[in-house]
Amino acid sequence: MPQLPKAYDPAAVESALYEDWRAAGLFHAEPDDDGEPFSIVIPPPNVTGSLHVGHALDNTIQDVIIRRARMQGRNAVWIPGTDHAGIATQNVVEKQLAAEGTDRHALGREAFLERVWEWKERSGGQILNQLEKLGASADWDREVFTFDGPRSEAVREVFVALYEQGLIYRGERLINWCVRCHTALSDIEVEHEDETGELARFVYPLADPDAVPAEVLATVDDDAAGLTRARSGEVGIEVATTRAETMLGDTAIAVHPDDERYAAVIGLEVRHPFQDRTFAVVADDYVDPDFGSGAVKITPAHDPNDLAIAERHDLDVIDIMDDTGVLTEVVGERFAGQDRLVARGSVKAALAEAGLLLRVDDHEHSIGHCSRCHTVIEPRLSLQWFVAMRQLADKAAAAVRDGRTVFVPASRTGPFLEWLDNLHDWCISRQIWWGHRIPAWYGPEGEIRVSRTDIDEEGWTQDEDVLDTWFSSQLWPFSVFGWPEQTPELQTWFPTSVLVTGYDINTFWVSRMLMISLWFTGEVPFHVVHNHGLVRDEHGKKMSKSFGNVIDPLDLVERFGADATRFALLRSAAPGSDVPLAEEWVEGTKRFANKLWNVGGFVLSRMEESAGLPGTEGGGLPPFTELPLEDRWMLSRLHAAHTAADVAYDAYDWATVCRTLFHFLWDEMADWYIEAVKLRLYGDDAAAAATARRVGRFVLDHVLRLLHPVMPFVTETLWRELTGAAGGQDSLMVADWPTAAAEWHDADAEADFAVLQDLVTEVNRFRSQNGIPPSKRFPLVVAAQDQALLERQGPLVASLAGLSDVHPAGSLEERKGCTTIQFGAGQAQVDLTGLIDVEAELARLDKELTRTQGDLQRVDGKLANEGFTSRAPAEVVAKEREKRAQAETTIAELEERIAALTALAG
RNA sequence: GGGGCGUUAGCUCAGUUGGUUAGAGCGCUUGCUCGACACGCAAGAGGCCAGAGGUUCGAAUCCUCUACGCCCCA
Repeated sequence: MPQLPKAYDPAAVESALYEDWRAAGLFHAEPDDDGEPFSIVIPPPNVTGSLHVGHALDNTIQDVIIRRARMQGRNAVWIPGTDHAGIATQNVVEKQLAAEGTDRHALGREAFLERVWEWKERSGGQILNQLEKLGASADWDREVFTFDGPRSEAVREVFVALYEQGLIYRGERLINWCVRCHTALSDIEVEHEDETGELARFVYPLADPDAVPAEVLATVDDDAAGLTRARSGEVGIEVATTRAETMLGDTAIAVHPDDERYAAVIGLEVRHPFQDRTFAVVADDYVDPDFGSGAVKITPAHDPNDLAIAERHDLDVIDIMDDTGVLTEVVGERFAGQDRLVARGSVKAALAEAGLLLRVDDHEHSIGHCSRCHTVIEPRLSLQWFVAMRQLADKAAAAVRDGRTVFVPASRTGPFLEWLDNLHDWCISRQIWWGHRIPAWYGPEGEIRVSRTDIDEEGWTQDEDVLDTWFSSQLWPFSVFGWPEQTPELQTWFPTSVLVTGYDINTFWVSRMLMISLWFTGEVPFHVVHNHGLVRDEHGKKMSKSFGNVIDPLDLVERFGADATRFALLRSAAPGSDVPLAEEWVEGTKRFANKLWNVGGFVLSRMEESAGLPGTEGGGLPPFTELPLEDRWMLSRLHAAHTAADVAYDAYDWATVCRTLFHFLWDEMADWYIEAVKLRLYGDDAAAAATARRVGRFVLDHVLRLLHPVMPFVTETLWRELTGAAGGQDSLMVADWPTAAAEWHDADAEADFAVLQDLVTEVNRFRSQNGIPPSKRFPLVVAAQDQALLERQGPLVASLAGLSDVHPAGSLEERKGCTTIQFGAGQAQVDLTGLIDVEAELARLDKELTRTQGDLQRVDGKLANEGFTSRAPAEVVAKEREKRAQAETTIAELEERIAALTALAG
């Protein structure tokens, strides 16, 4: 008789089990393995990353999916790998250099890159090792890196091909510039946040007031008029800005063409107060006449809308800052050399000094920040490489619209398409060194050559910039399989089956994979995008270091075990919503693992395999119809749980998978079945006991399989004990996904067992309300609607309810000193003598009477409603009538009993 | 400003196509060393289903508006 330790100790089994799986090659797949191909590629975490709870959720889900697919006999592979994370990784190494008192420029490009590679080999990618602690069954033999050789080949191929097709171009465009990272960023690497800034209003004086018609000048003090007199005494046009320093690059004022206030000043020149130049007032419909003064200063080099206006009106474009955000000499001696944020203050001061500043108000507006370092982004005109997105996006949108790729939950589809339909060209060049260098060379005459092979010719130099990391990770679903080589892996596992990510990177990454994959392979990269929510704290707050509510998944694994951690994450992961998590909830799921452990322990120690049971070939079950009620009930419930779990698994509805299996194991199998089966196990009918053991072991085996994807360690440990599996290849991890036989569904068994459950529950309540200890046994006389059922199952009820005896009776006759317990399908009579205090029992009956009277009233209300009886479906009305009759009987009985008991007490 | 999602027990969430007395986990109260489990067992308290209106015999569920919260985009 195997004896498990009383409590499940995850630490004692997890690492050994994981090593056993790995050593047996169970994580590894080959293209020519048996089974229909099934593949997942990991969303590659940054090499700089360490495992946070979001990764834990994302990878647990992938592991659940891949483990189940494996058990279902698919040729399943899960490709792990990391992302070289250009800016983030370069930041890490640059910080180290700074600490050493040097920088990358002192080191030079080549030495710097060596240094980064060294760092990557030594401390990069630890996150993948951390995934092992969670039980991730990725194919570690196939680990790839976005910056390794084959992946770099793929990047170059794609860049050159897109260039040749005219979809990659170099041009001067307004881009988002991070002055700390010294690089351009794409639109989606900018995070907008609402902040309170300042709106400064000032006046651009007219260059030549004499050119203005006198009647216009005369209206200057009228608030409704377009002109404003500054404190300096000068007359001009009022403008407003949140970035005062940009006025140093202003090259126009724009007003709406229909704005009568300004009609007379269109075409006039204003004077720049700090620079020796003038510029014009132009008319453009873009201007909102109701915002501010209705006149807008135009800084084409530093604002996208202004640039558009500049292009329409052929305005000058003046870039006022350098790569670090410091103003250059073009702004004039007074402000040159100041950081743009410093200059904001000094420009305002200078305007005030010049008597041109009108006022400064607080202003709520949205400000872009670098998603890597949170520095305020500067829009800036700059020469960069771009991908023209329209054609690519249209293909992707078509694939989503016609369902070649579906989103789960489907509610993510709309926003995704909306984004695809409105996206701008993608800036892909980055002014850093760690990344795929742009394969473009510039010749002595300024010619450009984009080439698959390096150009090593006199006078030709390669572009200094590298590509956005997303440019390489967009190739991930096929580059991991060796594309552009037509490898067996690519042919077998591409397109991949499902991509699992948070919805927050649908735009960054999912969209680009879809676009580029369709463009180059003609296939969608994945058939399903499963979007889970973001992990938050127990109050739905984002986890952040500064807020101090971060939960470390490795700490959870250490304290509660990998299974409990996985289960806690998954049970909160309802489709379409974020995932709240608290440490104490993980403690709760650890209790579930322990419950499973003890259910297993019971089966193993009390339900040992019995040889030679008739009718059970191959370890199967005795014929279903010959099984006793509790076995049929258990199998029927197993069938229901299995079906519900399968549906939920297929729907990526992890919360329902968890809820269903939790409920089955704990509330049905442990609380009822195991208790019910004890009667046979400890009784003297050897054949009945043998059947119980066989069924019990069968049910445990089945539920361990269903739970394995979610809780791999505890299920595998128990399964090996149960089946005697040796481990290695002989493992639950690769056992067959179970099937539930349709014949197990048995509504009669469920209805009959429900009667017994109800009776047992009512006896328990009676006990509890009267303070009768569980150890106190007493006999019960039962009159049930189905008397035969009670005759058959009397001993089972006695066993479950801790009764000394159960006597079925046709009807109950009133006996002195007795009381009646009402249950759904009948009544039971208890002799109170020496058992309880009559007062307490009277109180109990009174409570029940009140409750039943309430029921009756509610039903009467319904039935009295003409509309209800005439319009509601007949069966609904009949049900209410029946309920009414039932309640009336019950009330009469209760009143009778109360009277009898009162007489007894009196 | 445009769009989307949400509001159910103290907390976090379920609640299928409208149909008994709205459920679970955690927390709380009470009792319990009954041959798996005190990481447990049994019982219990706790809800005007955000608010208002509408549709319907009947609404947590369908419709409209309001309030509050969150997210994405500009």
